[in-house]
Amino acid sequence: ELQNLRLKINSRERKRMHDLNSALDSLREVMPYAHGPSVRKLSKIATLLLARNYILMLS
DNA sequence: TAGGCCATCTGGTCCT
DNA sequence: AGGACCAGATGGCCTA
Repeated sequence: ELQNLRLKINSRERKRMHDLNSALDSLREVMPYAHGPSVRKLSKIATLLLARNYILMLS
């Protein structure tokens, strides 16, 4: 029972992180850098830092 | 092999 | 009470 609760909580947290990651993916899609199947995508931190710089550029 | 990045689990805290 | 959010710990994978 308590085991089941734990599994439920873990599963929710997993979903939350997946949602976060897909938001990050959608951010990558509009970032000004080379996409493509051949190049590896930006890391999370790199995405955020690049996004920040980009916003700064725009202002 | 060390360092960077990541996914997952977990317990704590805050919100509904 | 139950869910959302958060941060720390841990272990796997990959690259210089």
